[in-house]
Order: sequence, then structure tokens, then C-alpha cells
Amino acid sequence: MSRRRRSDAAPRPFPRRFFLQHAVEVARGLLGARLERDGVGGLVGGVILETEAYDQAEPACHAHKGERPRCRTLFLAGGHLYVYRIHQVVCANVSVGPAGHGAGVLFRALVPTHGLELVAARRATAPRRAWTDGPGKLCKALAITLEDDGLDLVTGDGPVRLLDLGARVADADVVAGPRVGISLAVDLPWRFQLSAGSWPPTGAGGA
DNA sequence: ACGATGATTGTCT
DNA sequence: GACAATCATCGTC
Repeated sequence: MSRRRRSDAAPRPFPRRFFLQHAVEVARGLLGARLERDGVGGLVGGVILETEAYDQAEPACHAHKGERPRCRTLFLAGGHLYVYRIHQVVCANVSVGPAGHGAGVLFRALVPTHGLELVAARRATAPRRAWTDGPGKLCKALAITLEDDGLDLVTGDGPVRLLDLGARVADADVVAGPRVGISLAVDLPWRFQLSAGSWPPTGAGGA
């Protein structure tokens, strides 16, 4: 029997080496992957639609000025969950690069695929289309909190998981642009999104 | 110890 | 599209 294509394989965590690439490559590569959390009430998860890359070499990154208590997780080996608080909200990243290098990829948006009832409850005041279309919103929907900071996403045995679904994402379906909500390094096109209509890949999502 | 700042969100026009 | 809310973090006094 021939070797299975990756797209036919069961979802599995990304290997450590995936997170040792540059943040831009990881941000691009995480589009179409699944982020999920197993918490009180059940599993909630979805497919990642939008990411942003950050690296200590550029001033918009929390790690740019060196290791601080808040951003210490960015300096862990690639594949660790970095959760931080901003404006009364928490946002989640995955650390990138070898230990000692401060870089990460921010999860900006996803489409919920699991635990829709829990998402509806946790995002009750928002319309369905705004459930998980921002970094703080998706954390609230998945119930990711500051206590999840530092979790290793490579082992796959924690409450938060980042899974490779094997979906083939064509370059033509990826839009790159400037990052949102920053005032420094605004010229870098380090924001990546799946273009409208490219998910789900089976084409059932048209208007 | 004090003040400026922010990888956002929700609300109003 | 514009703007305020709101408080931990970080830099400075």
C-alpha cells in the first residue's frame, strides 16, 4: 500500500523543528492548522485563518528590548504558548526559534469547528461572525488564560493543542500585509491571512 | 513610587 | 471610521 498523503493522516502536533524556522515561515505555515483547548465543559477549537510574525530583531516585538518577566516565554524553545494581557484582554502566541531567541507568532483569527455551543456561550454578547475574529476574542472563545502561558504545544498532551491538519494551503490563497495595532515596524508585511473563500477547502462556505 | 503606554474590543456616528 | 475604557507592565525619578 502506498504511503498516505499528509492530508489523509490524523491531526498531529507540529514537530519541534517546525518552530525553529523564522517566525514569518511559521506564521505562514500555521494557516489552516487547528488550535484547540480542552477545558471545563469540553473541547473548543478551530482552523487558524490569520497570524502575525514577531521577531526580536524588529521593534514591534515584545522581545525586542530583551527578556522581561512578561515576555519570557518568547525566549523558550519554539513551540511554547505565550499568553499575555493587553487592554483587559489576553492574546496568544506560539514561541519560535531556538531557546534564547525571542520570537513568536500571534494567533489573530480562526473559524470555530469544535465546541460551537461553548463558543456561543463565552461570546454571547457578540454576533456569530465576530466570535473569533480577533486575538482577544479567540482566546476568550477557547478559554485560553494567563495560566496557559508556557505550555509546550509540541508534546500534544496539554490542554492546549496546535495540530497539523495536513491541509494544502496554496500561496495564492494567502494574503500578506502589514500587522495590526502596532506603531513600530509598520512597513513589514508580516500579517498572513487565508483569503476569503479558501476555507473550508471543500468549498461549502460560499455565500 | 509615579506616569506613559499598549500585538484590543465594543460602542457610537 | 473614530474613540474611550481600563490596568498591568515597564521605564524613569
